Amino acid sequence: MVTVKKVAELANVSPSTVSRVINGAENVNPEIRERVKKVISETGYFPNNAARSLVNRKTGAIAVLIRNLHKPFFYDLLRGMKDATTAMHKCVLFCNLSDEKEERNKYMQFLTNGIVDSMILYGTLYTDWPIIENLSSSRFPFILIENNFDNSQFNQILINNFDGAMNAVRFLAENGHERIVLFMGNPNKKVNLERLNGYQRAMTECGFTLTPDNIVNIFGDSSQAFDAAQAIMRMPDEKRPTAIFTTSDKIAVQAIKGILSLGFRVPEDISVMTFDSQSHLEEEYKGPTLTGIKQPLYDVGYESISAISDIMDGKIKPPYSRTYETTIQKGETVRNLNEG
Amino acid sequence: MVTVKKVAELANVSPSTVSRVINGAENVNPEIRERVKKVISETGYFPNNAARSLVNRKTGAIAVLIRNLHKPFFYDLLRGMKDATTAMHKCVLFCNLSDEKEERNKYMQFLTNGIVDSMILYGTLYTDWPIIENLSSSRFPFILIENNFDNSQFNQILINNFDGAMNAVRFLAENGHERIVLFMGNPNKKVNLERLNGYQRAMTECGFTLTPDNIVNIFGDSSQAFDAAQAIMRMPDEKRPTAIFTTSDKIAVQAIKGILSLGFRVPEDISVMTFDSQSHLEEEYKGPTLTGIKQPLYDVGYESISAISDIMDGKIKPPYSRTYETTIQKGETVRNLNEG
DNA sequence: ACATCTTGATAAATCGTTTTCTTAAAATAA
DNA sequence: TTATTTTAAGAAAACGATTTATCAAGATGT
Repeated sequence: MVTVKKVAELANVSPSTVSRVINGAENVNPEIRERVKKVISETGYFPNNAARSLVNRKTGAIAVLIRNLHKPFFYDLLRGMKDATTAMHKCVLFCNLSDEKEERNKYMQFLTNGIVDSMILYGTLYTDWPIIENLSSSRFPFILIENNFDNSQFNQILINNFDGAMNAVRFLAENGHERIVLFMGNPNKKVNLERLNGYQRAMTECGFTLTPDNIVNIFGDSSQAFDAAQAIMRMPDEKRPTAIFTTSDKIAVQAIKGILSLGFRVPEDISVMTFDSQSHLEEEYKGPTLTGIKQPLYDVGYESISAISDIMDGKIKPPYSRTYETTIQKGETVRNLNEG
Repeated sequence: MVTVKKVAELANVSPSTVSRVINGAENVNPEIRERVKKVISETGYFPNNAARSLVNRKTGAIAVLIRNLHKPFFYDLLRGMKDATTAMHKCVLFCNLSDEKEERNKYMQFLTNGIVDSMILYGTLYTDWPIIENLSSSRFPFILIENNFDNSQFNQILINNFDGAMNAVRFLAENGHERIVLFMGNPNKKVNLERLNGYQRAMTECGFTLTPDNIVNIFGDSSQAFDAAQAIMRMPDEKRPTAIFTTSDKIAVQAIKGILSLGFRVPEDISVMTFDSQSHLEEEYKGPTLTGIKQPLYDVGYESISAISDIMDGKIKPPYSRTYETTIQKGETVRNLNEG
């Protein structure tokens, strides 16, 4: 293996000088600098990261931790991160955050002890608290994206789920809908609670009736939405909601399948609006393109890399927090009741 | 920061003893071992990877390098890798292989110098040769999945594209098709050439006519397949092929869109068979579910992690090579001409 | 009772860098 | 010319682990 020592030897200088050349220090004779550079390129020398990281406690690398990294849901997020990575010339390592506690801890310890010097964590759950606590108390720099905690101390990138949900209801209202039910996913995820709150606020703001019946819990498997949607379609016309708002694509897709299975049509017989709007990623879904609230995941991904870089460079001083707004993505699943 | 030195101090032993306890050496008094362990857990000590990697030139981590990691195509591959990772208790880092040469080299140097000690590379192209050459000559352990080289020296996992393509043609033949054209993708990818060869072999084996017209080049954007399919549908009935075999889903989807755009139907008017069969991942595709050749990507992903681990542990001695067979996935795009 | 062999622990060297401390030489000031 | 400052390079000490060589004490054999 070619080391700094060997390079020094070949160039007839001391290791310190080689190091200075590599790190671009000022005080080195141009002639010697060239000689060293030549030897470096001839030998194909590259400094060992372990040694480097050991002495200056920096690697320059960033770890991105995501639970179920393989899911197509992360397409845009990863794409954004990828583009930022090349733009910022950073080394980014993508890691799958395991559900197994033991595994997860080992992974974190591995990464934080000499591999990377900052982290981005997507969608941390309540159960991830020990990890966050650990990072935080050891002053390891990190950014959370859509986390489950309420702590303004942390660097975080958020999505305005509350306003997003409100806008969904308002959009339905503009299209003449008043009887709108919510298909609500896992309440252990903060994002779902925020969407619930937004829904409730908008409903009262619009002056629509809001009873417990308006909220259908889909807390387990998303296939519950199939049955729940069927139940709704079996209601008498005058009582039946004219629109369903769901907290996720998975739920929306199941709901639509339930509706279609009884011979009803979307949006002719009932409208469906979703949060996420990436239905093309749902396997085997052939129904109408979903209308829904779209999260700017590409931007979020890009910004996360950019922000953590800036934090590391001292250009941003923590705590850093940024909230992204959602947009409405028009598909084919919402009927305008005002027209004919 | 709590180091081995501090732990030693607190436990009233030497650093060497602490090291022995951590690495489970035999010759240490049970009483002292417990004392050290207690201090370790109390202080939350974790050995520094950089230091460790420096001295024993091992990190135990594996890097997975994929071009365009974010693409949903890798869903099953990553899922397999993920499951293997937890099963084998390994640290796996997923990396996006940049198209930019500079970027890519930096990345490789970073990873190979103290971060990971083995690698899995998916779908390396001819242009990646310098990377492979480099790894190979420095004896860095790696496995290639579906690479573009013909070198039995390398550890590799392959998919039997040749037989897969043959089986596709045979399947079409069984369903009464004789006039089968191939929509052939980028010839710079070895997999496509293999599929082409399999197609040709099966065609002659079946005794079907095989003229240059039978092979339609879709070398640029897959949207070329749209026009090509239209051209085929405009042919007179007696000359028109009864089936199209495509080397990828992207091409198949575009071809079907072209067919449908002229008012024809699939598979009533023409059959389509694909290689990959993950059409659900194609954005905005609402056509019939594709019939095609399915690659066992989950298994390949799982095996890759397992194999590189075994290689590192000396359980497998290089060069290691394994070829996976494909299966036929029946969808709705192939019509049986023998029936009615 | 003396020599030999185990055990269990330590001291010190090492891994490949960076950086601080020195020092010799060159440049400037008096 | 001599004294002082600046500059460029080398020597040596970290960084945090592991490991080899070393050594003392206790166990065993004669």
